[in-house]
Amino acid sequence: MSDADVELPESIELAWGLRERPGKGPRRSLTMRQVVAAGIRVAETDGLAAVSMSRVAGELGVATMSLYRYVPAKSDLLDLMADTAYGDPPAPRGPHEGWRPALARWALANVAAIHRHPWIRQVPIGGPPLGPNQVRWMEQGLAALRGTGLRGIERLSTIMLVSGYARNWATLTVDLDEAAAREQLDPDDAGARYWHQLARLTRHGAYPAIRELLVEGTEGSEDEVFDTEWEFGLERILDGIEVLIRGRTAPD
Amino acid sequence: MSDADVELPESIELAWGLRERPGKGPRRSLTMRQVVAAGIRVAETDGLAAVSMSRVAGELGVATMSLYRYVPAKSDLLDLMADTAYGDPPAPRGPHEGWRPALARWALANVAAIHRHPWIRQVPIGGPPLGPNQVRWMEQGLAALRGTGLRGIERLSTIMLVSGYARNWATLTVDLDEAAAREQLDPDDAGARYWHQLARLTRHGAYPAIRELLVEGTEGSEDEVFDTEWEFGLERILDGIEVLIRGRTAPD
DNA sequence: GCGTTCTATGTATGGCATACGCTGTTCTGC
DNA sequence: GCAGAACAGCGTATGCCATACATAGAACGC
Repeated sequence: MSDADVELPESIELAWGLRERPGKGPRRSLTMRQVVAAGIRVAETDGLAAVSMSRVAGELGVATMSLYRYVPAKSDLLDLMADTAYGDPPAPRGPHEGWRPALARWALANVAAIHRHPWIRQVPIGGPPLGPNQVRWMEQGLAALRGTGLRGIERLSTIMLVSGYARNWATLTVDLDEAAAREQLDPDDAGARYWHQLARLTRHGAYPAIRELLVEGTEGSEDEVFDTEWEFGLERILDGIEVLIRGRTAPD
Repeated sequence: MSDADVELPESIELAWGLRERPGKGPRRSLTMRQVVAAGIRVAETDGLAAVSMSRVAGELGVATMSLYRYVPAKSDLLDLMADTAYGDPPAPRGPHEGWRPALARWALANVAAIHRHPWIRQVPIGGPPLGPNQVRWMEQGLAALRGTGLRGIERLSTIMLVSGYARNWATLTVDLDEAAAREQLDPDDAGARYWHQLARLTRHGAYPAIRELLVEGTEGSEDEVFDTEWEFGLERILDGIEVLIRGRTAPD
């Protein structure tokens, strides 16, 4: 089966620049990149909820329906925005860099991308990665695991595990920060309030494990806790991968 | 600081039944539970996108605006729906059950809940868990880790790591299945098509790690691959936790 | 029996994505 | 140099949506 006749979704062809310009009609007054950039500008300023076709069109000084000459539907615009916002993947694994630091760098870059463009987390995932930047991130993630003895599908599962963790963690922290900001609260105070709320709700009833946790306390500022929690989860995952790799390298 | 005067969000008080009935005016014709149940019915039948206030009201034979006597806003309705749909947490860790099988059961129950009510994954997370079922799930997750030597915050981070993985994985599989169904494709074919699409896009350009993966192939039916991938990620995480616990139990 | 307080609901506001069709521009083929 | 096809931009219309606000009437305390 030849690869040439594999059909690609319209928005993917758009993103990779595989659509030839028609040539016939009047000159286009915009480019797809401009439309995507305008969408990003709106999301950056007022959040993803503010990204409506009419708002983006307004940003470009153009009628709402004109955008549909550049993008098949709003969901495609969002996909293109997300792919663009992820930007370049981190530097590839260096010649003397182990898989573990390389993968840790890749994971942190995932978090940084979402923290840089918090609206990304709200873009609905529309299938496996096919956008140009998504594919380049995938390439760098897989590259970090070359020569580890992991099978292909295991390398794939590994980077999905790591990027999923990064996405979850970034989403969680951004959600909490935004919720605190919405109530004009310090993130630290919001965290403390949560523990008080949980304590009140579990005062009556059988929640021994939660009460044990509350008694023990969760000292430290939110910032410290957040960094520590990120490291904690990442180290657990990397340790787990290392167990497998060691088992592979030194055959039983 | 006393717990008694901690303010709780209105929807949380609603969910825990902490709101006293007013008593004065006309009898209410519905209960909050009925409203939530109607919302779930709609989501179950036609997906979360079909859950509009008017649709839910119609389901109950009531005017749209009547719902706002039972629920402060749509987002609260969605939160309540999700908490209800999660239902009972899995059985608590048995007296002779190790932390690892208990946590694995808990993780799988998370996946099962989302597979049972796929729309749950689309309900925006509105902060840390405070709903009655969410708190009970939290309790069981933490309980699985009692006596492991992990610190309180570590137990918390651990269950967040595991539930995050479960949620990611369940979301991914449901998304892929729904995308395939939308195009009336067999999930296996949709998977195969993805690899062909990726192969075509990476034909030109520097994607050595991806091409290595493609050459090696990803044999096996989607079902097999999915189950294997779930196990793979979970075992990595549990292995990583085990490394830490062993280090704690046997002091250096 | 009366005032208060609550329920249910009708209406209105200000959004939203996008289907469709019209007008006028630009290029191709002759 | 010109006819006609193909296309860009956009006005209009449809059918949604959440929810603010005001009103009418029901149930209760007194």
